[in-house]
Amino acid sequence: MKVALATPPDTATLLDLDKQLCFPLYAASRLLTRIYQPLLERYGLTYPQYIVLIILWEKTPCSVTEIGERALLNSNTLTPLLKRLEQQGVITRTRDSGDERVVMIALTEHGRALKSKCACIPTEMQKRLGFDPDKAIALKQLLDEFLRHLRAHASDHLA
Amino acid sequence: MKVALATPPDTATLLDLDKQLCFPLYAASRLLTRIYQPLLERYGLTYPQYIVLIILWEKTPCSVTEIGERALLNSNTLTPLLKRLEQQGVITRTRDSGDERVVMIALTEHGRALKSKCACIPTEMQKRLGFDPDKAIALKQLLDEFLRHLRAHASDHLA
DNA sequence: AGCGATTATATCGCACAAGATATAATCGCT
DNA sequence: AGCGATTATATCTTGTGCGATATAATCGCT
Repeated sequence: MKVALATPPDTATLLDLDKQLCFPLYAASRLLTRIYQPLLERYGLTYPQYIVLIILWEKTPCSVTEIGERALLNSNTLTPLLKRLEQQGVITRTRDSGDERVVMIALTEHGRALKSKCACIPTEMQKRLGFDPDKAIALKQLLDEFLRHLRAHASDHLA
Repeated sequence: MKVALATPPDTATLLDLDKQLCFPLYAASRLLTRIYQPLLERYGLTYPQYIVLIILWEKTPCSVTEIGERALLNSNTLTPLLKRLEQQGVITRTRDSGDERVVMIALTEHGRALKSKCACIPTEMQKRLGFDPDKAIALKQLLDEFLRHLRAHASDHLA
């Protein structure tokens, strides 16, 4: 029963914007970051800087490589970002005495203090966003799984 | 029955990286774009340029504003990007004779021809990615809904 | 017709991203 | 011990993103 001949599953159709998986990911990531921005700029932070701080609030000090593995960023992005955080007095950068290649990043007192100031951000974001919490949890679970898959894919393609 | 006192639902806990919704979105978007890159660079395209072309392949010509509404980008990002596409001979930029404020973007012959060359990209990406198609569909549906929500949120906060 | 408000695009400045390459320190093997 | 390979960061370049502002064209209202 060839009833669908009028609109064949043309390969070209797959190129429509609303067929893409990557586009809503790309767009949603940017739009969500825009909502973070007004909350973060109170403390002079950008979103990537906030991510780095979250990593350091969990464990300090960290090497640049450790931060990079967690945030999925390389030194070409991290080095300038960390220098800016150092300028702002949020972190310190020190060469590891055991291995002089390594730069250890540690929170300053100010950096540590920012944690309690930022503590309200997740709740505040949830409130501002007003997205159904059940759906948000489902989305997060799928995204986490997808990210695990992408991480594995990325490490495959280093060799 | 206060049994959970040992690990109270501390606000600080919400600041852990694996509690964030935005981070997997941000990271997955970047990792996925990295997988697109080798496919796109054959045609000298970046991922945002590819998005703009997808929009134009669906409808040409388009005004800069129309493209911006679809791609969720403003002229500060689009103008330079479109100038680069123009340099590469993929599009043309012409002032609208009816309304001199508007710049109309149209595909060139080369730009049109790129569509058939890029037709294999969605399928090729799916193959390279190797992510469970059912989960990909579920993820896309949730992401689309989330993006609709974010769009509505964004337009609310213009006033 | 005239003029303030709106709209479309452009420009500027700063901060990511990420590929390519450089540099210095450490490791591993003989 | 010595030296080529690996590792950790840094640097350079190009291309976004985006807030803020500029500029020119059009609209709306009297």
